[in-house]
Amino acid sequence: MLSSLPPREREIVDILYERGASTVTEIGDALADPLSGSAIRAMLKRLETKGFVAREGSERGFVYAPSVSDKTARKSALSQVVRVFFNGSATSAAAALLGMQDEMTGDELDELEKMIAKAREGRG
Amino acid sequence: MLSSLPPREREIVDILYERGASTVTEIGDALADPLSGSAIRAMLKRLETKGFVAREGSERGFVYAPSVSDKTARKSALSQVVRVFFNGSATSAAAALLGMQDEMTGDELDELEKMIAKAREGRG
DNA sequence: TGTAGCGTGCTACATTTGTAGCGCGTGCTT
DNA sequence: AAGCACGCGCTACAAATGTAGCACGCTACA
Repeated sequence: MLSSLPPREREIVDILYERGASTVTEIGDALADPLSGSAIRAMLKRLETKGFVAREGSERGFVYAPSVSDKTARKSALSQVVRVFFNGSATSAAAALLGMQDEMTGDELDELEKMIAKAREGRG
Repeated sequence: MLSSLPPREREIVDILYERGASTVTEIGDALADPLSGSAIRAMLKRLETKGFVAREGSERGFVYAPSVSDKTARKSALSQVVRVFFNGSATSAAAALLGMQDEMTGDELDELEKMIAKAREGRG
């Protein structure tokens, strides 16, 4: 579980999920507060040991990527939030998402409606 | 930000959000793996120092509660997930929620539809 | 061809976390 | 009043985390 990671390591995997596979330098840039390369590498090493990231030595240095699939991680993150903050109700969570209007266009609302219809079929 | 907390402390505030204000003993019970009372108290003390929890000495000992409002925490948690895992798209996140069907009843789907309609009005 | 620039690993070290033990005060209970 | 069960804070300490510095190898290129 991602939430079992210390803050800094967590921050780094987050970056990895957010921007996909990245090099140490890229991570450094993405990092809000600057951090020496070796520091980042140390983090990555630990993360690798713990099995959260994998590296794939390409040219121009190594590229790091999360080793847990986006899909799995997403689901787990969502469940976590739903459980902790929405009393286990995915609906409430979705409602809250709706509430963040500035983050949702009209088209997206349309799309969401379609999805609801689909979800209904999906259960009969 | 909650994500800046170490795992164990994070776990404890999560419990606090999940079940509301609690005593040390209650937290201990809620904790998946057992932990000495003094250990928990130490955590809480640090959390208090950092300003994440507040305690309200009632009878039968202290009661601890998150000092950041549920509302704020919720929003922040959601934004975080949306940014990291859904490329900033609240819609995608909502869709994923929909995908977790087992966590959503038919009635809840109805409710969600209403909310979408409402959200539409809310923007004109 | 030497020297400047990357990217790397290793080691070292300060700080923070994670956890337990001890001794105290309070209130019950016999 | 002696003994027990709680809940509390403090101290102590092992382990994990956060971070920097150093020396090395591989370009590129003046």
